[in-house]
Amino acid sequence: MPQVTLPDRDPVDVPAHTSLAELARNTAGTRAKRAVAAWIDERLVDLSHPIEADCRVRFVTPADPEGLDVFRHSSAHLLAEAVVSLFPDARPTIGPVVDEGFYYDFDHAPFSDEDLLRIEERMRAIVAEGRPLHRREISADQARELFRDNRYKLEMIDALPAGETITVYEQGNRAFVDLCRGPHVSDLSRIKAFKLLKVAGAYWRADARNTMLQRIYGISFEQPKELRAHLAAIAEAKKRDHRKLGRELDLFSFHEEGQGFPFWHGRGTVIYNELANFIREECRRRGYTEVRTPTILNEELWRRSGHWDHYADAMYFVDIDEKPHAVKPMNCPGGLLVYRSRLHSYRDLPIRQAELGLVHRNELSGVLHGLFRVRAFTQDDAHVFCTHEQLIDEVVALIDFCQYVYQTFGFPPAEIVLSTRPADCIGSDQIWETATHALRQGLERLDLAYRVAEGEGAFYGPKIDFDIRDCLKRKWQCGTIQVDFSMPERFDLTYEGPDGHSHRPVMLHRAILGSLERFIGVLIEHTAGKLPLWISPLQARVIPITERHHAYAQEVHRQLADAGVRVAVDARDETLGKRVRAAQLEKVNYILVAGDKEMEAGTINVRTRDNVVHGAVTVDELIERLRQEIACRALV
RNA sequence: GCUGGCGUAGCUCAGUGGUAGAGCAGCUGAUUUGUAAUCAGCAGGUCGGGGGUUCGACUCCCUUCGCCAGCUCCA
Repeated sequence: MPQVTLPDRDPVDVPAHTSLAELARNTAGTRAKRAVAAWIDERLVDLSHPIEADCRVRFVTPADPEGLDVFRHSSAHLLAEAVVSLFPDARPTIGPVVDEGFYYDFDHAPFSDEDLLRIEERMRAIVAEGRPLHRREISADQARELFRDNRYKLEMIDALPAGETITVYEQGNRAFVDLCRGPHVSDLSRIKAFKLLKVAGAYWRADARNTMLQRIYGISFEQPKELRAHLAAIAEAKKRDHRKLGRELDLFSFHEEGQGFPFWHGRGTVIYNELANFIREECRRRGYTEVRTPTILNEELWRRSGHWDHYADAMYFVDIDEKPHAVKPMNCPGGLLVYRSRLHSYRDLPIRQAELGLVHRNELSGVLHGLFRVRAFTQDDAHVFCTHEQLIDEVVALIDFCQYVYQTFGFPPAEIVLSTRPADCIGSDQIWETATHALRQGLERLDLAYRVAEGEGAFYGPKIDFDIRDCLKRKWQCGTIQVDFSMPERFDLTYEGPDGHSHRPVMLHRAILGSLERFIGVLIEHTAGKLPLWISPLQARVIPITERHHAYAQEVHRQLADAGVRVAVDARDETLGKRVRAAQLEKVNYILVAGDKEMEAGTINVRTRDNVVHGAVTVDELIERLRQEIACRALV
């Protein structure tokens, strides 16, 4: 009899061919009862899988990441059955699990929102029937016969390596059969908490030249309360959408007259400037110089830099004196000309040259998205020119700079990705090795967790990316540190070494916020518009209770304004409650109420955005407190 | 760029072929307020633009512009 070992248990003997489902039934513990699949040694399999030999078994439940994937993958099959039963001419294609749920793509005319509701209803009916999911192995010929009227499945079957076992999953009485590697839950009735979220077009194999399919997105959970929590989180995310808050808080706007080009209003400009000042201040502390290079430069420069070949589609062009010019999509060529404008000694290096450069890129109209994806934005760019020996120290300093900045805003740790040498690249093996090693060393010296993306580096060098996630869990590239072997060659950059000969410096590109615009968008969503005091456009508002307190309110205003606080008086002829409410909605950090008591005592009554009334403090004390909070860029 | 959805007052939204509505915001007045909405009045729209069908179009059709979602996740 095969011997089965479960985690933390004594091995047991079971009769040959015992299924994992039977084993689960005979095993105490909720883990086995909740199982959707199981690991047999190194293989994740269905619960119907028979035990034939000695093995280790670990049941997985929807609480495990791989179990949740199985659960959602089965949910996608459930969706597919519902769709084909309601729309018999729909051809299912693929239905994978994604980060946030699952989807299934169908070749069919577009589905409406009403269709989605009907499909969901049908899914519930199928769940109520409580049908089992059966795995079956078939030959390639049988598979071709079974899916003869589905060209997508046929294409997939043909793409499978010869000799590979082909499996299909049948739902109940062959009500629906799908080509699938599995594993799956054994019973569709397990899937009780699900919701179809949206429908959208997507291309077969993600290629715009192929047929446009209809993609239905859904989410499912084992427990209804998990689904409720997820839907509530989506609703909260919608409330925090920076496009909505940007309009409500009067920060920025977009206009037909310039699609994808943000207009910064007075309040938004405060945020933008504070952010830029923060970066400038940190650059100063870290030994950078700041430069400014032109927005428009001639075509020859862009050919020389290689942007023309790799980037022309995204560039804007303009003729000046009948000579072709381009609007800069990146700052580096300008920065390189600055470096080349004089001779450099090894004693000058490293040169850290920052530029808050406004770049323009012609993004496809369909991908524009608030401040997250625009056609003109400011990069907090910098180029570091150094010797090979200085490379690691510079990389460490850059990573540290990034971490410091993200920390200042209280972002959860960014996802760090090291991208290595791609197939198509320039530079010798040795130079790639040195550079990749430097980036790796930098990350390891700071003891940071990172993911390696093999072959994802730029053609001109390896890089480290810092990705942060917005409140909808979408990932946005933020900081980047790139080693560049190409530009110093193309522009023949040199420095005089101690040996009296010319040497080629190493060049690093880096951006920390990436795009100031995008970063502000992320920050707005992250804070739900309640910005930290130092970067907040409305730091304080004085509210006199009645007309007789107006003069005192003005006096308090003057003192705060003199101390550099962004403050205003709301002396409108409205009730106190209404003006407090207005200040709350505008996310003013400090609401300062002035009435008889305050006027008499020379104090002000402090209320903060968290609905807490703190009581009266003297104006001097308040100023001191705000000064400190601003100076240390406090998060609260 | 492609596919689908949506464009009505500054904002949020009603209005399915027969004279364009509400709340908030704005303005005027009353009210002088102790911590998230005082009351009353007034004003505000070429129903995104253009074309068509119709006696008549916010409503139906075509077209165009903009916005929104998706277009990486591989049986």
